[in-house]
Amino acid sequence: MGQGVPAGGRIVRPNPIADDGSDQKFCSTCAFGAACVGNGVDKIRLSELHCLVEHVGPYRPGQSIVRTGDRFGAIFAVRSGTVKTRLVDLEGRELVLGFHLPGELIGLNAIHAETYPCDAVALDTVEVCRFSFPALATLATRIPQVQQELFRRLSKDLGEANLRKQEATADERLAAFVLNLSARYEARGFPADSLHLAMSRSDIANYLGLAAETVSRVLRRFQDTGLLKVDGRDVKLCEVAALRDVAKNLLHR
Amino acid sequence: MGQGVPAGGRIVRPNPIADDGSDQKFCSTCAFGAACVGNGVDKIRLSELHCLVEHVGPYRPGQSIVRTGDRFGAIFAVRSGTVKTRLVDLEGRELVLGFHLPGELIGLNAIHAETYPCDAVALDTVEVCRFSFPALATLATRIPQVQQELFRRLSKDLGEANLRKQEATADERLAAFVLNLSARYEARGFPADSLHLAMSRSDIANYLGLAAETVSRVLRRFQDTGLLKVDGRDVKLCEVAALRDVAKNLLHR
DNA sequence: CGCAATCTTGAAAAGGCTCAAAACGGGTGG
DNA sequence: CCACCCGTTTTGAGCCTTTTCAAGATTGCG
Repeated sequence: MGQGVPAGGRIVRPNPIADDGSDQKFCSTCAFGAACVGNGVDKIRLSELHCLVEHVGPYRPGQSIVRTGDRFGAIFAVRSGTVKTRLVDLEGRELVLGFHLPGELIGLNAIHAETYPCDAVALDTVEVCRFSFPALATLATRIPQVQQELFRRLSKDLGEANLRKQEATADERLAAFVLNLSARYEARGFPADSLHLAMSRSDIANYLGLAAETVSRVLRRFQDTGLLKVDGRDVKLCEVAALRDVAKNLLHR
Repeated sequence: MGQGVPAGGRIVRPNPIADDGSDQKFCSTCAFGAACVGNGVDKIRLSELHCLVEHVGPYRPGQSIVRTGDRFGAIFAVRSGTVKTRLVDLEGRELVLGFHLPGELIGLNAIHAETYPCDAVALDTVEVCRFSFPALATLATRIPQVQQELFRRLSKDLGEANLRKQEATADERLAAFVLNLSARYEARGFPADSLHLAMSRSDIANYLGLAAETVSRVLRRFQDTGLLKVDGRDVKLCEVAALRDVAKNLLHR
């Protein structure tokens, strides 16, 4: 556990709320600890991060982790399950911004307005780590690696958000989507060729800027041509090379 | 000018290269100084920023400020002119990521890979401020407001990048584009109802995910219906309320 | 077992793209 | 000063991918 340590005239103290009495649940034992906090921070200092993390959940499918307009106070790392971020406009139409797997962060886009600009909704059973942002920012001034890791995460998300705007056919989008999910699961130690979609067809469609019917049709065609094996929300990648070829315009840039 | 000041065991010294001998060109006299470095940093500490800024340019139309793959070492603030960021894929097709007006930052998306992920090209005569990123990051650990401002900028860009993915008709896109440019110019003290486009129709089209012909046609129609007065690259906003109405699905969310 | 939500499938409509060509505008050189 | 040339912009017409609308099939769950 971290002790109170002087930091630019401030004192960072262990957060009794965060320290929920179950040390073994902390990130050192979390399957996604490394992915979550990055590799730049050495083990000893990592314990200081633990002092400001708070485990929250489980959330049930459909429950909100944050809501649009909520006051920004923390960023969240997904521990388990899948989280959808989305906007709902005045007419009730939804815009799906992204899907977040374990180890990925939510709330970085809220720093600016000091208000969450979108909902974060659990798609299945979800547990998260809550990082108080003021505390994290203070820690970042003391530990350059923490600052750097935050900059890096923001920068990475920014770059990826920018890339998502390129126009492409429905086939390209779906192939890239499946490959992207596969790669993200694989990076977390799950099999790369077999994945379960936590989100509905219409969520996928909305995220990719397509109609739900189109998603259905393309998936069907991918199955007919042997690229995928689709069984409801279970997807098996059969011809990864061929998928990559379909998605090539969206991948190597 | 800033003196060397201890900072977490490091010394930050005035950068002789940055201090190009023309104090009056520094941001305190720069028209966009306030917009550029933000309002969180008080005047005295702002002088420390000056020690690590370097004025670069002018660049002529078509010249690159950074190229894809260049080693990341600095972020840039546009001082004058308009900068286009873009990707060029293997087949030579261009993808326009954004346009940057004076006061806006370039290069934040390069922190992650430590390599610029896109080209930044001058559309007209462009001058920029160069901020060494390592120096800026070090300063950020000493001055929380600088850190906060960087987080905020990244967060803002991230949020805006996410919004740009929503699908919309050509009319909605164009109307929103013109209104967005207008608002950005206005925030910098330029007239809001009369603007000059530094970019070509095909750049606009590419940025908005449309064909150049479509941009031309929609602009024509906007002119015919009295929303705009278009003369080449000079655009006059005649019916702002009506434009807002056309773009409403892309604005208030 | 039956309802409700999700997913699939088919046929028709539409918005924007492609291709092609003409108009325009701004430099350059005679 | 004018003719010419190049790149950009505009305009037209047909086409194509995806959407929409409308049913029907599945699935999960009370």
